[in-house]
Amino acid sequence: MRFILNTMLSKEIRVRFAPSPTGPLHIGGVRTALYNYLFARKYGGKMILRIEDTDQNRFVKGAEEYIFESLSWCGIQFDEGVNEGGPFAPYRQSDRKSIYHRYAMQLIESGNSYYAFDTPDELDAMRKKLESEKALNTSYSSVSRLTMRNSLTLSKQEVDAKLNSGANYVIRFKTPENEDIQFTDIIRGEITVRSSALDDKVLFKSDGMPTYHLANVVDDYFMKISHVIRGEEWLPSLALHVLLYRAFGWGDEMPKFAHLPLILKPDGKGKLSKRDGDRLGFPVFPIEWISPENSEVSSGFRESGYFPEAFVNILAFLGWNPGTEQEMFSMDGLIASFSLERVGKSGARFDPDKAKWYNHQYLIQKDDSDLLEDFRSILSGKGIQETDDRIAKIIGLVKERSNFVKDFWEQSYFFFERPGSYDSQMIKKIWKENTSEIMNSFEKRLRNQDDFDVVHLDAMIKEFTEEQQIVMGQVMTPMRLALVGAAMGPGVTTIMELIGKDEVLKRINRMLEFIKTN
RNA sequence: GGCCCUAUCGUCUAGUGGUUAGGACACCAGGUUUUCAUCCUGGCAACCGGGGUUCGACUCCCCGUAGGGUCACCA
Repeated sequence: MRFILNTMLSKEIRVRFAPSPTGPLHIGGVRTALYNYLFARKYGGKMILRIEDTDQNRFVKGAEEYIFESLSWCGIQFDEGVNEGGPFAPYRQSDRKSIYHRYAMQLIESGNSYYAFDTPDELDAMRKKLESEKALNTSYSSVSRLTMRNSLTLSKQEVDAKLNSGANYVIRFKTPENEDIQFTDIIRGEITVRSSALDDKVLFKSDGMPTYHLANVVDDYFMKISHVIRGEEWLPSLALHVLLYRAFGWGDEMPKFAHLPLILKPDGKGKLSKRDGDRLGFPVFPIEWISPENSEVSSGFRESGYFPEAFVNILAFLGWNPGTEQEMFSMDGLIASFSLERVGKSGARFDPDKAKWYNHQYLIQKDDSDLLEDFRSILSGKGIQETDDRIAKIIGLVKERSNFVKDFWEQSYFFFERPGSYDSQMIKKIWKENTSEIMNSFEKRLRNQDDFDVVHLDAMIKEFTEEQQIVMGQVMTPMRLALVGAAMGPGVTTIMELIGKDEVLKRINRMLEFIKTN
């Protein structure tokens, strides 16, 4: 027991989220960040944000800021990172440029990598040739490298001459020829890959920057990352990464790996993309993104009206579940319950309906006063000014029939303005030949009604229907039509109380006029 | 195509050799609500196929099939 405790304590949990600032962060990326965060918090570890911007060509202005803002909106916080600083700064790979060359060189010296001088055309020709020969491995590999221009085939003099003349070169990993590479993934278990299936990946590019593979391994090692939790798309390169750790002599300190399943599109095949969101009408990004290149807008969950806590809850359940029947989880609840062992192996389709349901749950459990500001700004946009008290009251009446704050208006417009039209289906159904007569006498009766609140109105209407020998519906339904214009909304007397006697009388007469002239 | 991963209701999933295969979303029906929504009750609906292993497989193994990922001087 003591031993177990010690080994657990001996290595601090340190995880990182390492996005590339090439555009908006897809919800799959946000979920990866979330799982890392939950894992770190659960075990009292550190959460690190590292920016992987080793591809200068793909740099997109504003993408970094977008990432910060998105994660911050979700409530995902970092202990170390580009903004937070930390003992292993800098945390932006472009600022760590000088480190990588050194380790690429170390690999050359140890015989684990080599210089290659092939031009893109030559690489292309090689691939075509191998394909035409129906070769098993058509890539730059342990067999094809011997036919190419590199420090394995060229003499030392030739190589030095090229290097000194400033010729373009890359550094490639010298993949072992025939070796079974075995490793463990926390989510998937034991995996074995034959090294002959691998290619000699470029580790260091001719522009002086490392590729992902090199930078990632070097940084994770020096930043003392204990667990690499990332998307499944990285699984195929895990064998290479394992080989790299070993080549550096860091095999014993290699982090543990967990590859998360992908988020799939709601219908059809494949992983979720921006196009699916546009096509099916739901966001695929946490917050709105406007492309600096073509001004194209990608809608965000935030702008669509999702609460961050709902969004986080939705994301957490896409691939993970607590094993109980509880579905509503706050961030703290998630931290307490989360474990990588309960992350599923298969891809999860995003379900927009369930996402709405989640938001609805959060909406109805919020206090009316917490929703007030959001709704007031919608009302202000329509030129409507109201007291806090009245807005809160109306919110209380309509939130159960809404999924988002933005739904409030269409559920409550009749509190602020007269109905713009009357549901013709409903008129046909409920407006009998004596209805206008009933409404006329009800209108007269209403004029003498001084206590205009639900309790008194209910009593009055009951009395009225008894007098007239009619049923409730014969006055309530036409009243609803007059007040709302449709078969929806809170109780009729509740609406009456809130809009007041004068307005109620006006709406009744307007309705009667409409019936007469149509 | 090579390599790797995956496979329970339409969707998200529980399930770790013996269960009437459970829950949630969606859908349908009934009830409550004078309406709509909420809510309550009920219903529909699943172990990809074939072989093994076993007294017994959704569960373990193998082979198919299907889906996904990946094969860049991108991450």
